[in-house]
Amino acid sequence: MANLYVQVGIDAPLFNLFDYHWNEESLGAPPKIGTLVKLEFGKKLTTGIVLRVSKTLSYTERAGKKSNVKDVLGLAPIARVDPGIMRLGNFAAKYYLRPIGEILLSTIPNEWKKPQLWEKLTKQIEKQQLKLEGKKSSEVLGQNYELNQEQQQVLNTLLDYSEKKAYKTVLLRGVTGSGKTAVYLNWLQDITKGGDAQALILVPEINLTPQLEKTLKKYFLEKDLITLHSNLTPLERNFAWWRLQSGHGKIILGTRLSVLAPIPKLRAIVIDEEHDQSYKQQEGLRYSARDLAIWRAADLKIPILLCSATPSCETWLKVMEHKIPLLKLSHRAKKGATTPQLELIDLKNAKINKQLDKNGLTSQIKQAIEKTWQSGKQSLVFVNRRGYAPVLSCIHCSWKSECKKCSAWMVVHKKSAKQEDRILQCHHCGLVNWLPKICPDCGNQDLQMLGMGTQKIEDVLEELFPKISLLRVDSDTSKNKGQAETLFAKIHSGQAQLIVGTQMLTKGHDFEQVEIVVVLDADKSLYSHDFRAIEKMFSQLVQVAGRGGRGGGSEQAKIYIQTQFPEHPLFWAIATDRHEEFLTSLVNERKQSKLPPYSYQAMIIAESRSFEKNVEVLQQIKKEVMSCHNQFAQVLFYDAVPRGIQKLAGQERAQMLLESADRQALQIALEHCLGVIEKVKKKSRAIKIIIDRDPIQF
DNA sequence: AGCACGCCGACT
DNA sequence: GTCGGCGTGCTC
Repeated sequence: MANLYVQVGIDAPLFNLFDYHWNEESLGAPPKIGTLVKLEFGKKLTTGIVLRVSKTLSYTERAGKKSNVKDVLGLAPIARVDPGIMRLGNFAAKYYLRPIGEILLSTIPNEWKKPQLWEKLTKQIEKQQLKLEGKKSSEVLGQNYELNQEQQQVLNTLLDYSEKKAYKTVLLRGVTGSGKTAVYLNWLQDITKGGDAQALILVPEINLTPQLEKTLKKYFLEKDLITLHSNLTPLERNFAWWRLQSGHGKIILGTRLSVLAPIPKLRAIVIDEEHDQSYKQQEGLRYSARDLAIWRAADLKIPILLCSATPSCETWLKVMEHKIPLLKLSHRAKKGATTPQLELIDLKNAKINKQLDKNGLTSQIKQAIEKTWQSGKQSLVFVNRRGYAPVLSCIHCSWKSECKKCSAWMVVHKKSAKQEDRILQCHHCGLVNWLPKICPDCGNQDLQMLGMGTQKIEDVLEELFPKISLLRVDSDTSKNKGQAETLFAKIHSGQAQLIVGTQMLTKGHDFEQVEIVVVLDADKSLYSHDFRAIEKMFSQLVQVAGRGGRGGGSEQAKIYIQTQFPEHPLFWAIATDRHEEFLTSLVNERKQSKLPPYSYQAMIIAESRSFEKNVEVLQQIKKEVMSCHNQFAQVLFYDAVPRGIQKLAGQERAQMLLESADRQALQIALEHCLGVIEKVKKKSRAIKIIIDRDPIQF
């Protein structure tokens, strides 16, 4: 028999494929593209993916070196990667400039990638499957849930789209509490009823998504649901993955990594909170799950629904250009639920009128909290900073609590109620120090804590309102599994009357008893260097505001924002409920300044011990790429500059932005950059170079 | 990425 | 004298 070779991709940042010999007799099957195989790679046993099949070796052995082509050792007990995922992977590899093997293997759970474990896993999984099948499906599927007229209309339109069985991106803009979820669950129920059609729901990294999961179980049988997120135990993850690749499940609910999951009969995709920045992976493979999902839908010719109360500028531009239809839910679904009214508190006036206390709280806010408590309702105070105080500083010299490893301040944290039990913590690298009693520079004892985090606000409010039961919700109080659940349960039951928290509070929870929402630090986004800061703050404010007035109580729900700039259009938009106009104005500003979505960006990031070296390498990339190809006039190469946080965990970081109105021109420029980067990497491994396409972090 | 090989500093 | 740091090279 003639020799047969396969070229496989490996789960490593290596762009070349590797030749292996395919012994059809011992493997018992002919090679197919997408087959997952057991290999020895270097000294390690690992899983590779067959990407090409040929009768000859593709790589030329170097003279004098003996042939070292190894045999494929076996077939994985996992289904072959289907052609749809293959196309998606190829696109992602090209667009994000990463090796295809790394992309295709990145979604497979680590344990499934270890051939040594295959036997053990298969046994485990069979047991799990029996357990699942044995479960009595006692759940009665209430013929979905009642929809109001507006919801029903949107549903009808969606059904029209899905019946056409064609690609279609649709935006559903629903005000908070308008029942978007009910609409799309009804839609998916229709699409998946009977037959074997499947649907994917992508959600941001909401803590565990318990609420949505609970709701899903009212619409679908448990055996038809597959959930994928980072909080699963290895067994849960391995089982969920196995069910997916073997074609189980009607509804797949997952976070961004699910966009690459094998779903052979995928017929519709929903992206909940489409604007959410957590769809963009910030490390490793830096892809946008939203963008890939849209690509996947287009490729599979299926509808994709984007949901948000505050769509991203990227999506909103498509609506403005009539490229995608806009469906609206403008009313809160619950009877009697009110849209919260905005009360802006002008901090400048408050200061003049001496209504501002030493902690920066105005009398108006304190009165509102008191009044809300007396009426038996809850107040929610939103601060976007965890810890006690953002920085410690010496009054006499200029010492500040800077992290040794990062260019960032270490944050004062309380470890317990005791005054002396405090630490300094870096939120970027995690470094922890005891709080110094005296200034490390001048020895003075007058150290001052500047600014307020959630812990400080908690203390202040506790002192002001000793009778009100208070709860703090931030990532420090909900580190462990289940802790967040407990906290949220306390809010739902009314056990907590005053809640202080970070944006964790803004996501996906219906708090029926919340009457007022207070936002203390909205201003810092108004003078941020991040051009998306306003957009982000807008969506956060709409989200927090949406927490109030859901229950349909008698009083008008209110949102209080303390600000130095009450005249800012952002607040005007929220106060007058002109969300769409505001989005349009944001998009138009982007047009004026030629920013995304009117231009495409990519960031090249260099990390090493030496900042100068980073800049040097970036400038070298720029110089080489620009000199060898003068057609890059359409691509703007900015100069290398320090990254937002220049030093992180001891590594110096520099970045260089590439920008173009022409996506294709940027693509070609980046491919040339990648060539130089690979060359540089070979020379020195002390420097790490990353390409971040469509960056959102600067 | 992971792993081996290889050459210089502080330890039993 | 050795253990172990991480610089460099390679993986079909």
